[in-house]
Amino acid sequence: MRIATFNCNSVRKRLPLILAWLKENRPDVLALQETKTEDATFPEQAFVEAGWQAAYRGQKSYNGVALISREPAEKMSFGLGDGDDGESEARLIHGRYGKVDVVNTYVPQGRALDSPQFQFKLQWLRRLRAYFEREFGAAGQARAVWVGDLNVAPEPRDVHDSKKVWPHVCHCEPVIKAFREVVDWGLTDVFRKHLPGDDVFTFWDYRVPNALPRGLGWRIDQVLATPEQARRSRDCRVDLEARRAESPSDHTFVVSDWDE
DNA sequence: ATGGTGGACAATCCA
Repeated sequence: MRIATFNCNSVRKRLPLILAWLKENRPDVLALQETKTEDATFPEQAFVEAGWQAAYRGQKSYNGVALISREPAEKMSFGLGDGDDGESEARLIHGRYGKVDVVNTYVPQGRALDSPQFQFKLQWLRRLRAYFEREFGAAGQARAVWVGDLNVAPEPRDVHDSKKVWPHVCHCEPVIKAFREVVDWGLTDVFRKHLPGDDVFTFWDYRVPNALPRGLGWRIDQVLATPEQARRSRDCRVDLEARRAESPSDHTFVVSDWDE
């Protein structure tokens, strides 16, 4: 089984790139973030015509998540399930494909360390830990994969220059602590299990000139899994090809491969 | 010096 994740930065703008990538790579599930469109304008028909299933939840201009899959999901849900905050349904989509639960999140970026949005981010990660506990109970009993744009670079190797960017909303003590508390529920970093090296990144800021060739990236798109699922992980790779497309996202695809 | 680019969507907001 292959599960991919991609912050597409507008599913409508990136539709040709995504369809070409799907045709070339044929994953079982592709998790998208920042689709940036309301459900009424999500290009579902284009995916269906190409032979894919699409589940999605979005809002105008911001956020938005989707799961594109070869087979229909057995279950599908949206949001953290702890009350409507106006955006979390466009930040978490959870589908079940066979025995595997795929939780796809676009974690709030946090804006600035002294902003209310940063407090919302910390709280969001605490709510997510509670979500996992409610949905699955103990991690040891579950077969779940958490993917998405997590907007957290938890280790120094996850940033091109940790000391230079510290403290950043994606790379600072409180956010790493909140992220660790989610991971401590019982998740394994499957990305790092297969890609332990430095300079393995998934995001290069549009605003930094030539960030990709200069190696000025971040690893904020991630793949984690519960123990029963993590022991089935075969491989994880970052697809840099998609960054060579005509109008690339500032993120790229991360692909994970799993035994049944 | 408080940038830069690229989305959505129509003046800015967000990353």
